Amino acid sequence: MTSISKHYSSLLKLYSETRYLVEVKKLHGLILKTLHYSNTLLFNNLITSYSKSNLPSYAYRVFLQIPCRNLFSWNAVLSSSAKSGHLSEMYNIFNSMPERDCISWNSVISGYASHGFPEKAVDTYKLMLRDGCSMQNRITFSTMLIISSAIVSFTLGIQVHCQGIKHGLGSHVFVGSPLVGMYSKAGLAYEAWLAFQEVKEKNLVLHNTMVMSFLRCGMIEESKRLFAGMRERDSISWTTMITGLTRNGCELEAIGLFNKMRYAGMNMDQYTFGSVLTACGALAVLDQGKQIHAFIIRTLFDDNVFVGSALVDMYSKCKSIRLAESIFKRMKVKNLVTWTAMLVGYGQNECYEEAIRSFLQMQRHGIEPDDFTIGSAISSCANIASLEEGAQLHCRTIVLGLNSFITVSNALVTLYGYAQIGKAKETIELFESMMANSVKPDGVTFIGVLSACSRAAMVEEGYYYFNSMINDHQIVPVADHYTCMIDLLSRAGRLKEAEDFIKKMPCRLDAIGWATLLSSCRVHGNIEMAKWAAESLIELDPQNPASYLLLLNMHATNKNWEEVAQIRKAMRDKGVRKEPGCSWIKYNNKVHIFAADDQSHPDSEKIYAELEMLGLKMEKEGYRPNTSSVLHDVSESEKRFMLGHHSEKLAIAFGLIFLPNKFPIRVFKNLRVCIDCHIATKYISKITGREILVRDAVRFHKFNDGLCSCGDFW
DNA sequence: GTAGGGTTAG
Repeated sequence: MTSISKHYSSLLKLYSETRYLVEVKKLHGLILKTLHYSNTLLFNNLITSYSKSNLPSYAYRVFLQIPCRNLFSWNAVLSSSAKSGHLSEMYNIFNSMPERDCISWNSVISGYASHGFPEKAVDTYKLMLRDGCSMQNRITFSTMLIISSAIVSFTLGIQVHCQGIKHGLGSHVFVGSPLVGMYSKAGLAYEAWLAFQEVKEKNLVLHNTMVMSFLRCGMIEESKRLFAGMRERDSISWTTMITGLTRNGCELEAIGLFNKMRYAGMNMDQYTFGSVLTACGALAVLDQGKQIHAFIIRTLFDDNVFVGSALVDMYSKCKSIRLAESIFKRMKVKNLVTWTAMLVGYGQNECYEEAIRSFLQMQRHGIEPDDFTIGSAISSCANIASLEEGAQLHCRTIVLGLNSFITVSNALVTLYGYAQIGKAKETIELFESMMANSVKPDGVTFIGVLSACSRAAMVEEGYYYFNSMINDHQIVPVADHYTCMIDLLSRAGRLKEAEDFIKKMPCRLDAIGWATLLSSCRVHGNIEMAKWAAESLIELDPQNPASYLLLLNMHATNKNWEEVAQIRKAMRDKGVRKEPGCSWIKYNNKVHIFAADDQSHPDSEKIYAELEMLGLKMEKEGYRPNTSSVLHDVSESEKRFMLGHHSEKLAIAFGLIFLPNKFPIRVFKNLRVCIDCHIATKYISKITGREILVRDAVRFHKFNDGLCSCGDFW
């Protein structure tokens, strides 16, 4: 009899470890038949087996079948409910126990802690101190120290450490390791080091903890030295180095270590792969990433949700959004991070509609967003000026209680700042309500606020917020803020002030800033300053055709054909080529691309007919072609003909024909929209009553009822 | 036999 039960015990252990569920159940049946309810040990083993196999209800049923329960039986079923997160069941079992030992208490504490109730874990610990102080052991201390660092409570951490010292376990590794971790998570590298040295019998785990702690605190050299001097290293030691180096911006070294591991044939897991893929993404090294991906497929780890998410992220950052998408679609298990990686990836690759769509899909799959995810989704709305969808997400953030996170606030300020000229007031209100709710603004917040001021020509307010950012919030302005200020001043026609501002700036104005100034020089007809801006722009970025074209455009407007010819020559000499202009529109999951005068589209005839008809209606409304943006010295009628078939007009006409009435028409263009197309689109939006959005290389224009959100400035 | 220390992603 004893030998049979020993045999059964070891079989149970084996089956549950190899997740051989069917066999566990068969044994269960056999035990019930043959052993006549007499062997408590075997029943206890069964509980553990079911618990390990993630079947807490089976474990509980076995517990009920035991005629003669002992403390082990209770502890086994208690731990089963604690591990599986059935916390009220756990609580009931714990309360019904005839006696409790240290293991019982520890189970409940870790049950609460690992299922999102650290406060309850702490309460239980306090009860444990009162009811059975002598019971605490090294596992209690280690669990409690981990909780202390998770809820960032030093008071608790130190109390627990003192208790550990009282029990003669103050310098035990089980206490020392989490203590080191706790200090380093709080950024206290020296205290972590002291706790490390305090431990007499140091082991591998403690060393790994210390290496990680150095890396967490940015002490790269120290971590390398400790790692190099370690007597033994396991795959966690190596992975720790890879993770930490990547976090500290030493991605190349991290990839180097990974390759060493690989050639040494070491064990690797999801942590290793996840970290090294992050490194590849940060460096945008697609080839390296693909090689590692191929290797991961051979290890069968590509099924893992962590690794899959890291792959999606890596491919997105390498600008291979379709590869990222195919990984994402094939993943069987997706969590919040997976979805977010995909959503952010779409945004990084300028697929804003897809980003928004995947956000909605994610919610339909029952996954609740956090501040990071919903912030990214709102940014995507901002990027295509989709104010309505953005505003709906704004409501969601309020319902979910996420609206006070800085990620969300910034996205909202951007949304209302960029979306529409009339929304400046809302942006400022939003900003002020952030202040009232003591949400701390950062540099990004002010970019949104300053853009809003600039769009609404609120120059004084812009000055006020710029100064307040520096003086009240101690934020050092960067190039983007200066660009906003230049935008603000030059839009309002205060070119002299803009010039003074540029001369007083501590850093150089960036290319976007110069381009902004150049644009407003064009609008306000200040050719002298335009030259200054254009020359600075060309100096900054001699190969960018945009700078030449802006100046060329201006001279063409003033009919300085000689200057135009000179600029063209300069471009030829320097090998700068104008990127051919094209516009595209998405319809039925397909992208329809148009070039100027393009007749290659299958529906070309319909499109040209539509334009013809629109042209007649527009002229009736008062539209006259603005030929100033034709940069060639040709006859007026030729100019008119060239203008009429610009790529954005073709794309808009396509949208008018094919997109359902209630949908806004979203057109994208690789270059800037020309003046004539801008005027024409305003008329089209008025005649057709459609909302038309044109996202050009620099900003977007939202046309509605004859007006454009850019306020005719771009 | 039951609780159990170290490394992950957006």
